[in-house]
Amino acid sequence: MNATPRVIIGLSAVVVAASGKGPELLLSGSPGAIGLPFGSFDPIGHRTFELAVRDFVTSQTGFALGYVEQLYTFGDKGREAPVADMGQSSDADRVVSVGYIALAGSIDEGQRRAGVWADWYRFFPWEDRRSTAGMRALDLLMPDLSAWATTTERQSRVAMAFGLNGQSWQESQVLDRFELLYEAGLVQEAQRDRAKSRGSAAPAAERAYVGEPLVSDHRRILATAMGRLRAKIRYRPIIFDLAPMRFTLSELQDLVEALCGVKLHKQNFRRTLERSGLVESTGAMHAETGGRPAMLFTRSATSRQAGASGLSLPLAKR
Amino acid sequence: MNATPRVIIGLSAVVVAASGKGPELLLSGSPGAIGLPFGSFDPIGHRTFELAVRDFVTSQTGFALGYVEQLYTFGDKGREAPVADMGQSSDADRVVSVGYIALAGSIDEGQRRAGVWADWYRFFPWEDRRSTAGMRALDLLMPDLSAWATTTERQSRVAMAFGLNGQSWQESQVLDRFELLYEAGLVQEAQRDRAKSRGSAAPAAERAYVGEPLVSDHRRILATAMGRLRAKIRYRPIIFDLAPMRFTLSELQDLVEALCGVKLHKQNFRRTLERSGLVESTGAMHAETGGRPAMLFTRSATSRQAGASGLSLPLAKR
DNA sequence: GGGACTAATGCTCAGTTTGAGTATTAGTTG
DNA sequence: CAACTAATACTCAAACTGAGCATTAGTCCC
Repeated sequence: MNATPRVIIGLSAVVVAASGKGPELLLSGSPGAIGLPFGSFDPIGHRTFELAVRDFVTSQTGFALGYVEQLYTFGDKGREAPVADMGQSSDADRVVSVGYIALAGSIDEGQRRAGVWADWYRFFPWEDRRSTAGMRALDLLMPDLSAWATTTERQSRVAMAFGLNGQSWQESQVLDRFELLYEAGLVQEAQRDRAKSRGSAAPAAERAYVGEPLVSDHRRILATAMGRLRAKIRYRPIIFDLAPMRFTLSELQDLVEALCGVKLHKQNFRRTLERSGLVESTGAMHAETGGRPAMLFTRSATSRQAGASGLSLPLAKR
Repeated sequence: MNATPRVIIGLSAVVVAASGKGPELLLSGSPGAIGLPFGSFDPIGHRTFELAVRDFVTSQTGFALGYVEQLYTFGDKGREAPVADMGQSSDADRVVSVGYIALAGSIDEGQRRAGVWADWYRFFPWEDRRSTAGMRALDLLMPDLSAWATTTERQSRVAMAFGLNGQSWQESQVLDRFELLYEAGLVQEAQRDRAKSRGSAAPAAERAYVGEPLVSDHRRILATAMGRLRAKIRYRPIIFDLAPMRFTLSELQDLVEALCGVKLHKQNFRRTLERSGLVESTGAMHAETGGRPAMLFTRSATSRQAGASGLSLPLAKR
């Protein structure tokens, strides 16, 4: 039936843009089978992965990418589900997917409606600790997590990942938290993968607080990307690849908070930002809603240099 | 001649161990064609990349790996040279290699002689800023680099990467420096790759300060690994996967210095290390060579926890 | 035109963390 | 016992952080 199994390289891209509301994610697929933009790598036509990614994202969604960075190569057997619409792959083939992160800058309402964009917290409600909704999602998960944590080893992993008893919440441990929920069988993908290998079908969980699933292992790829972005923001000025050309410091802070899912101390954020030399004020002011008008800033020339560092995140109190 | 081109996934591993002298690298191949341990991924037999890496490194070299982490997936056409001894690949195939970093702990003189280990600074003399030899290598490179830096953009890249005029040396920018030297045509791989695509043969450079070349793009993979390790040491306690079970603080410091290629301030290194809670003293002392005996330490339990942070590197003066 | 309201900005202060040294101490060696 | 070599202890000032309180410049509403 199948001659020699082939290796197929899939490319998937986590494309993030900032809208007024926070980080938005570019998706593709049809309702019920939503996933990341995905394409397969053509060993003849494509000289590099990065070019291939820019290529298929643009042709598939119409958006051009700015900053692009390789994320991770996912090759575990059993974690991926065959992507139906690819067509050319047979069951015997091994699909390895190389994940990329891409930042598409800041988009306005028009652009947002032109593509399929979604707030990324739909897939990870517990990652948003700015809102009570996010904190509540975690509360709702806790009973099931505790039930699963039967050994002290599991308990300490849960405590570590979710910042329980004394441990602090680490916003970049997105993947650890997702993997824990996967192992505990709380996310739908876990049931799906198990059903596949055991041959039994499990009912889909209908609980909103576990987040929406994505096709294949795309939610895992997304978790990896979120974690990487949240970590990277601290040591590289990539936030400016998401922010608009000109912004007030409050807008920038909102963006960082939305990305990292935490609240920051406003005055201290300003202070470190101004000292860092990453931004410089344009003369212009911004009137917007009530309150004192704010100075508009831009990223400085030094923020574009190779070794430029990132932002510090002065967390706001409890 | 060739039907449909296949994609072949190669796995390469940067295996690092600490000997008394500093970080050592596990190599394979024959004189003149030395490279990293390399194997090809079997889509049927191997469930995950990581298992495959552990597998072929152990079978190829006899060493068992401890910590293993995926590094990067290299897929650019034209950068790789066909690896002769693989046999099964034809020219039409596209080889994509997934690089891994592995730490094999601390090895003694006997184990060191049992494998093909080499000081990694053989391949990057300019990365060692502890020794005058390393500083001299950089001095010797400078004229050629300056000659290449004809535009201000190039000049600023060089200044940034090598910490010139006012910029500080960033020990983890290993890849940036190597890529710059590659672009400037100063490392042998650049000549080799150009000769391949242009069909003309260029004479090999005989200058020791440009470092020894490796097969294919392995030196680039190695540079990526060095940079990653040097960066990671700051935010994850991986240094203990390289250090022996028990060590004096001076030994640990020597190891860190060898890894990062810089000198640290001794008293401050002790201070931050003791405060960090990453180590705890065993009661035992270590007599060794002249001078006051030193306390022997081990990594603490907390250093093994998931979120544990890394070391701070208090640089020594000028 | 003045008071209420809302954010943006300014400033202060104490507790920590760093960078750089100087000072002691505990073995070894001749 | 003196000389020598590292390991360990301490000190001090400058820089950085976490938390607030205070001031200011617009808008909105009588």
